[in-house]
Amino acid sequence: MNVPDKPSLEGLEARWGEWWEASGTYRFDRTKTREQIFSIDTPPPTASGSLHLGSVESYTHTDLMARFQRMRGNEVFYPMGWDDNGLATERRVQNYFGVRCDPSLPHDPHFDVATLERPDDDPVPVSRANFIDLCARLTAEDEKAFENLFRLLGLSVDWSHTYTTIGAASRRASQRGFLRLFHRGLAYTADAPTMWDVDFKTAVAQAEIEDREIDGEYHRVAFDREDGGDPVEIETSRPELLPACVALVANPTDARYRSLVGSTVLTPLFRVPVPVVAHELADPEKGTGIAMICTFGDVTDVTWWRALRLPTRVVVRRDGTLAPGRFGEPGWDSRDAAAANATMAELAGKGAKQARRRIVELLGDAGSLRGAPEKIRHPVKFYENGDRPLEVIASRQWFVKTLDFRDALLARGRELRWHPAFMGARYASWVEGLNQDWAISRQRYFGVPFPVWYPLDGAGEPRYDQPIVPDEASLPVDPQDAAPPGFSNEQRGLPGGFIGDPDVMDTWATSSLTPQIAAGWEDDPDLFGRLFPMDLRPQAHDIIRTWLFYTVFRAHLEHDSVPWTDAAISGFVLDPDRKKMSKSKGNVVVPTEVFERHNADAVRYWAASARLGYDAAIDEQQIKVGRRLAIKILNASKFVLTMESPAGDITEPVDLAMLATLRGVVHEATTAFEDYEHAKTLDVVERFFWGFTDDYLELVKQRTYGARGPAGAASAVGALREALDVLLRLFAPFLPYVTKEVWSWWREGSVHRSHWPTPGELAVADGGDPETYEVAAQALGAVRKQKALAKVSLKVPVLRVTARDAAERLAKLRLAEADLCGAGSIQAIVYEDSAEPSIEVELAPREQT
RNA sequence: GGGCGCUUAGCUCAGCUGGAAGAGCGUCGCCCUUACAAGGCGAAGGUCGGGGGUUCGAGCCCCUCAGCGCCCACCA
Repeated sequence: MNVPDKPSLEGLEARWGEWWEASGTYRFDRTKTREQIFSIDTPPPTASGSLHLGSVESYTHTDLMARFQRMRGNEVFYPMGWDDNGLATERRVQNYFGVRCDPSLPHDPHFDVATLERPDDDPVPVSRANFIDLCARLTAEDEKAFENLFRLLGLSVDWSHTYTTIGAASRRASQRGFLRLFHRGLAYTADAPTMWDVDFKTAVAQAEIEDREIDGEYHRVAFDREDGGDPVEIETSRPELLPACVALVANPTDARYRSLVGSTVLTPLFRVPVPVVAHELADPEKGTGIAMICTFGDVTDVTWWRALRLPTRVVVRRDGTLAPGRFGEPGWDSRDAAAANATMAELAGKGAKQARRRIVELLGDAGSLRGAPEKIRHPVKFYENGDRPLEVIASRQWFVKTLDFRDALLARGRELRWHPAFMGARYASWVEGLNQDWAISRQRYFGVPFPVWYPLDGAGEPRYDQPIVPDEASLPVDPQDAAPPGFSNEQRGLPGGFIGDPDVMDTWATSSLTPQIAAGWEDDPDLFGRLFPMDLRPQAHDIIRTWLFYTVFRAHLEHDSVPWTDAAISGFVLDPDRKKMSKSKGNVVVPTEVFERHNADAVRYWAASARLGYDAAIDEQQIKVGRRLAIKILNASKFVLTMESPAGDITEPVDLAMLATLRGVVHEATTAFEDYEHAKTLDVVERFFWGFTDDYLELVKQRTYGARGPAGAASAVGALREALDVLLRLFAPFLPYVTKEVWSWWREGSVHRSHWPTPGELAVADGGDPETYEVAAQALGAVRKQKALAKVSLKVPVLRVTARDAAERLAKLRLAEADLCGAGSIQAIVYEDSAEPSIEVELAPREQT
């Protein structure tokens, strides 16, 4: 026994953090079988910048389950990954170092970012290889900082099991996964209209798109009819796409336009003859009921373009600016090509906004505008990280067949156990709303390259229909460095030779394989067999449609199974005013600052008191409550463990009653934890604990000092230690530092490797009756209350307590009489049978104090 | 437009299969009590969003309305 005189929370993190690392408390034992293992698909945090307080919350939630499972005797596989692959990192590197990637530059082996000169403050172009080096360098620094924070938080991660999403194992798994989809015909390349971000200059997938309400204007534009009838008026918010107009469309049931269908009209300014067509997607209620179809203004245009087999006239370039006119060329008919091209010259090079402003002026001058523009607010699609609306641009991309699997993926979603259950609905609504195959290629640099080359024909043109892929054994491969099978690098770029696919994969193409990557898919089949499918995917709700969905999708395709059986979905952390935290609002609470002000157990307490699936506000008061609880555990433990412990059994009814009550708490706490209701577990344990210190400790204190002889003391101290032993283990997942500290005073090994309490181990409480504990605590509370109301010290004697209650409850109270009198300085207790329970307290007159 | 969640004390939230309204914080008051004053004890405070209904009995079940938040949607 080694109890300090003045227990304190100071320094616990450092001491036990080091001890856990040195002793390997959380090291995973890979000799265990699948049945003995609880495996967690830890979210790899984005290694760019600083961690969010929401991460602190949700990673704590995961750690609670990890610790609970470990204490239940499961071998917990709890790895850590770093998501350093992707656009977030690229952006951060660009800003941090003031560079931009220019893939046309050769690799500079002597490149040193420290000596970088930045005239005019413009980003300095660097080669792809140098850029990737910078990405790796910056993410390594971030990952170190993240690890330190997570260690401080007390995550019971096995830090020897880490991966990065740009590491060799991740690249190998991503490329292997791609190749297998490719060989099955599930991954295909196509030159097709795709959502495109004009700033990042890359394709984006449906899952990365979000709607934003922005200001716009409806312009009413008149098209002349070729037959000379009244002009046809349409409304558009994007008049700059007029040169890309390929048809007008009305609903086939719309009587106003039925006679026009099949006729030809001329686009204003450009005088391009376009047909009037009919399609049921045209909404008679919108605008004038007839719309222009452009290639491409939005995804509806794509639908119409496909369904109606319309021609293609693209005017928006990949950087978002308009192209010069090509009227007069094949496919670019115009009744006045020279004028059309002159108009285009006014617009060429301008972005959408500027081109819009100019074309409205031109339309006005030409008399084609009807009325004043109508100001509107309307939802427009944006890339989730982007600043300008997405364009729809045709380009060659890799896709994974997704739409064919909608029903199967809905079934997989039902197969999962969702915590909370209603989160399953979000998944389902996403899957039901899928409308495009997954675009997995990105025109970026810091990512996993496609393991693909294309042969060049005699004219040096790539044959995209004949992609060359490597053997799985050669992965990972970078087609920009390596030559494909049957070629040598001298043939790169030459007619008859080859080129490498320049694109990288969507970051989710890698992240969707985190269970496989962490479990050693194909690289370590033995380990994989012990871990996959995993047990738990913890994550936040904002990435259900991306990370969760894609992971389910990949496991379905590759393993014909779910990737895990349970999904635990955390909510968000809001600022103290319940507003979403965001950098632009300046209300972000930085985790490192929180840890400067509060100890780790206290922060965990706050996180643990939030349920899964519901947003929680950052509440420093609640953190302080956690700190108080931790201090209380120290002090109460000190009291329990410094009592002399004479030989003897636990025999006193009050002691047995307390333990019987605790047994019920163990049952309730365990059931809640099994149901992923960690907040409820904490609540019932904490509630019992405060009663334990306020009531039970006070009740038996005199007895522990020997007031009623050695047998009475032995019973009390025995019960106190039994309860403390159980309570420390119940608190261990929540407050790992303080429980470890107390455990070290009197127990061998780690509380975190001890077993989770069971009702069965409290068999000693079999003779106990929880109600005895309850009535005794109530009576003591009544005495305390009267003394507080009388504004006197708790030491003031009580002449008489009159307890009125049902006979059987009074009988139970009698069992605690001696302890009660000692704790309350009560001289006599009178019992009266009554149907109306009450406790009357007669204090001694003041002069007696 | 469709879906989900929420609405209980000033604040943050519990209230399990319907059985006499709860906790913490904040406020106020009291107490140096040999585990704990960077403590402890106690008090005040609620027409459980509105309106119907089922029931002996509704915070909980059903219908309906409203507000807030989120997800999804082909948004010309």
